[in-house]
Amino acid sequence: MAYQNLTMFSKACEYGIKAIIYIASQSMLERRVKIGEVVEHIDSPEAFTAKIVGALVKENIVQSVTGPYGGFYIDKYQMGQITMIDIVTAIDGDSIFNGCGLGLKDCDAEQPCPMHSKFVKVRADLKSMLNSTSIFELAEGLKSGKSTLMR
Amino acid sequence: MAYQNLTMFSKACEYGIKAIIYIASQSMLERRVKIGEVVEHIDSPEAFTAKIVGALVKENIVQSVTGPYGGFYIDKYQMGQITMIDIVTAIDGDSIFNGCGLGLKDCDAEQPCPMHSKFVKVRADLKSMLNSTSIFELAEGLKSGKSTLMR
DNA sequence: TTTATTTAAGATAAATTTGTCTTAAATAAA
DNA sequence: TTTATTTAAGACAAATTTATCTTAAATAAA
Ligand code: SF4
Ligand code: SF4
Repeated sequence: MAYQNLTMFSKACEYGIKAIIYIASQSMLERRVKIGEVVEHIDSPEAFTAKIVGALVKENIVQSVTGPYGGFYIDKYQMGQITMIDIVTAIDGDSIFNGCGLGLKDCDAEQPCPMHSKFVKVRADLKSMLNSTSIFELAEGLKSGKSTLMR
Repeated sequence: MAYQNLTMFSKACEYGIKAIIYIASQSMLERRVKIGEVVEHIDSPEAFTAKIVGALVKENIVQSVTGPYGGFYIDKYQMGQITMIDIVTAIDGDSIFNGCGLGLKDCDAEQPCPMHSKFVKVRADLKSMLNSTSIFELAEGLKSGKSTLMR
C-alpha cells in the first residue's frame, strides 16, 4: 500500500494554524504583517496561505487592511479568546472530533461501532486540548523563542 | 472555506479496518468470506476495498485463497495478536501518531513547535489506544451484536 | 488624481486520494 | 482437461485537495 502520510489536520489547516500563530506573535508587537512576511516565517505556499487566512478574516478571527501599509493582524482584545478549536473548525470543520472515526453516518451510543468506547475518549481529549489552547499562549511561546514554526 | 470533513483515518484505512473486523468475526465461525460478502456488510466500494484487503494479505495480516470456495480469513492463532495499530500502520503509515501535528519535518523536544506539550499527549494516547485494541476484541463485539459496522 | 501596494476573489492547474475496469493467475469441481 | 469462481495486479478515471495565476477592489502616498 502506498503510504498516505496522514496527519492530524489538512495542509490548509496546518498552514492556517501556523499563519495565525505568526500573525498573533507580531500583533503583540503592534505590527501588521503582509502575507509575504507570513509565509517566509512559516514556510508555506503564498497564494494558498493567503486564501486560507482570507477565510479566517471572513470568520472574524483575523483582521485585514488592504493597500500600502496594510496587512493582517489580530485584535488585541480578541486574542486571548481565540483557541485552536476556532481555527480548526473554521478550516476543517468539526468532523475530526465530532464525526465517526470509521466514517459511519452518525454515532449512536446504543449500537455503536466496535471502536466506540475506545474512540470517544481520544476524540474528547483532542477536542478539549484544542479548546483549551489559546492563540495568545501559542504566540507567546513563539515570540519568546521557546518554540519554532519552521524546520 | 469549503469544509474538508477531515476524519481520523483515510477512507482506505476506514474500509480496511471495517473489512478486517468483519473478516475476523466470520473467521471465528470458521468461515472464509468473499470480497462481495465483505463489502455488503461494511458498505464500501468493492474494487477499492479488495485492493486494500489485498495489501493486508501482503502484510500477512489477512490470509487468502483464490478460486471457488476461496476467500479471505484471519488465522485463528494470529487474531488475538493483531491490533488496530497494525492495520493503521499498514495502510496509513505511522505519521498520524509519530509525525508532526503541524507538518514540520521532525519533532525536536529542544525547540518544538508551540503546540508541542499539547500534542504529544494526544498522539501518545491515540497510539496506545490503537496498540491495545485487538482485532479479536472488536470482532467479538460485532459478532455478539453489541456493535455495528453499517448505518 | 495618479500610482503603487496590498488584500479579495475566482479561474485554472497539479497532485493526491478514491474508485472502477480489465486481464491474469490460482484453484476446485465437473 | 475444461469450466467456473475467486483473488491479484495494474491500468485507467473521477473526485478532492493542494497550489498557482490573473484580475478586481481597497487604500495610502505622492
Ligand atoms: S465511537 Fe465508533 S461508531 Fe461512534 S463515531 Fe466513533 S468510530 Fe463511529
Ligand atoms: S509537538 Fe509540535 S513540533 Fe512536535 S511534532 Fe507535534 S506539532 Fe510538531
